[in-house]
Amino acid sequence: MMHRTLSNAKTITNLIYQGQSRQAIVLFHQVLKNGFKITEFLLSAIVRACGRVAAIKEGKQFHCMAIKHGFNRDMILMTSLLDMYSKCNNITEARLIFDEMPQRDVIATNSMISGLCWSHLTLEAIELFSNMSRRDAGSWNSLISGLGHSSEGRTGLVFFEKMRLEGAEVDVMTMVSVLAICSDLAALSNGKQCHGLVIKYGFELGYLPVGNAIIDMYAKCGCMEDACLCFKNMPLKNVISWTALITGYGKQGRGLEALEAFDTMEVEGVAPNKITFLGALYACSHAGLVQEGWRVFNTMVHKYSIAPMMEHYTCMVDLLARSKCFSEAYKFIERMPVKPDTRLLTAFLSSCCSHKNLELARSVGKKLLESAPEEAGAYMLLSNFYGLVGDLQGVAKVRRLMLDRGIRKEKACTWIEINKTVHSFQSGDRSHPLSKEIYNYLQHLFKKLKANGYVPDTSMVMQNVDEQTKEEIVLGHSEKLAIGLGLISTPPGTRIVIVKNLRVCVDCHVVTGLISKIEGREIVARDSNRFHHFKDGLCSCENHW
DNA sequence: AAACGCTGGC
Repeated sequence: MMHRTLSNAKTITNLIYQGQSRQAIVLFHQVLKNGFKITEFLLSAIVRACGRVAAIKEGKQFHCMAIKHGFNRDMILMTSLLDMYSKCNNITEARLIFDEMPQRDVIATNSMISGLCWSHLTLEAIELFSNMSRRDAGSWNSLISGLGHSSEGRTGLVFFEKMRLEGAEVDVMTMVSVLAICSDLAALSNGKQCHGLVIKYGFELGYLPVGNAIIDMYAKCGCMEDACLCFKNMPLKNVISWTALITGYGKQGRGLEALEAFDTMEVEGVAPNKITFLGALYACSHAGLVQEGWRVFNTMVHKYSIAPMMEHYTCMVDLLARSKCFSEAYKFIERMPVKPDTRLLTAFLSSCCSHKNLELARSVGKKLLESAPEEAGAYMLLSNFYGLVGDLQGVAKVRRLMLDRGIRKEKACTWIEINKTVHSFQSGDRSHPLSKEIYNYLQHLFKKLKANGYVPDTSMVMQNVDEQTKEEIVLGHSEKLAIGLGLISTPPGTRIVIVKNLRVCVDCHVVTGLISKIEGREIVARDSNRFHHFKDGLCSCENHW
């Protein structure tokens, strides 16, 4: 009996160690029925496994068990439980455990900080962090990376600066977290500084995540050549390194190079996974490579026996519909073994609208409405569609639905870095010191463009106002304001780089192209989907958004 | 013997 107990415990911990959390939980339940003796050690391990796979129901059972066995004064087990709850999105219960712990050490507090950030309670996280009497590298890292995951990367960078000023020990995990924030923000100068620090500390060898984060940072800042160089210099690469490279090429619209990298990866014996395939498929989609996309999809299913996720289906529909293969896309959806979700329908509708396939758009739009999407983007698209076909009642209906369902549009925001200072703009923003000059420039530009046949596309304006006001709204879009600032505050001929949190708008896309020609400037715009390189009036995306 | 913070896709 004693022997069996020991070997069962060993099997369970081995399963957890190998990342087989589900199987470990199942086995744990089985051995419990055989009068298995529970220890706080094993309970802690299994609770951690629950957190990994978000098994809140099982996690709660183990919490009860812990109380029944009188383990509730065990700090380590309680830390596992609070961490499990926060990973299962139950921050209230996590906080309750934390507050009721007889004593809390650094690790318990770090875990709480991390949990608070992931629930977007960043002010509480910062407060807890500030009140700590003793902090370790993990405390800083929990806060910095947590801020990054909570869309507060700028604040994360501020804390990184503070960390260095205070002389706190910076480790590999700090660098990986900060680099990930730089990728997110396309903050090239911060990213380069991090790269320098990594070399200075000697972190670049022996720990793959650092090199991977550097590749991704350069790729997401639009510097593919630097990303490539770092990639080539890595003594060891894994599937994540390759995926970062492939995705980077894809987002630049360099689909063929992405596929070339994919082939080389296979030749070098690295097996692609689901995420690699997503990257390769999006690379095809962004470049309009339909045949290649099919090949990639079939390779995934037949050669690697990977079952497609909804995201893969969405990507295929996106690829087909963007290339006007509507009936092929429709057939593809019908043959899917699962029901299309909101995101897939949104992607489909988006292409129907941009190619003005109104009949199909109507039927897809109807399905989309029935699926009650959570994302504001779907409603914006639907509203645009009804506007496009002149169905004002439809527009009103969509707007009412948004109100009823409590869905708010995410605020558009564009930023630009000039001399290491970041200037951020919202739509209609007048808070910038050079605001007057920016608007003056844009108004002049609009006049000039209109005289040459440009007609502002105001179809995306949701407010019920007259055409003149709509044009003013479109003129004040955050992309245009950021570009305007770039133009008036950098020497002629300088390349302009802007970053937007959402997809770039149709009108801004047209106008940016025209500006690039008139002003003789190269303009790079990174939106939430991909890069747009504008030069001489043309965009690298060739309208494959 | 057990606990926190890190890299690739939406």
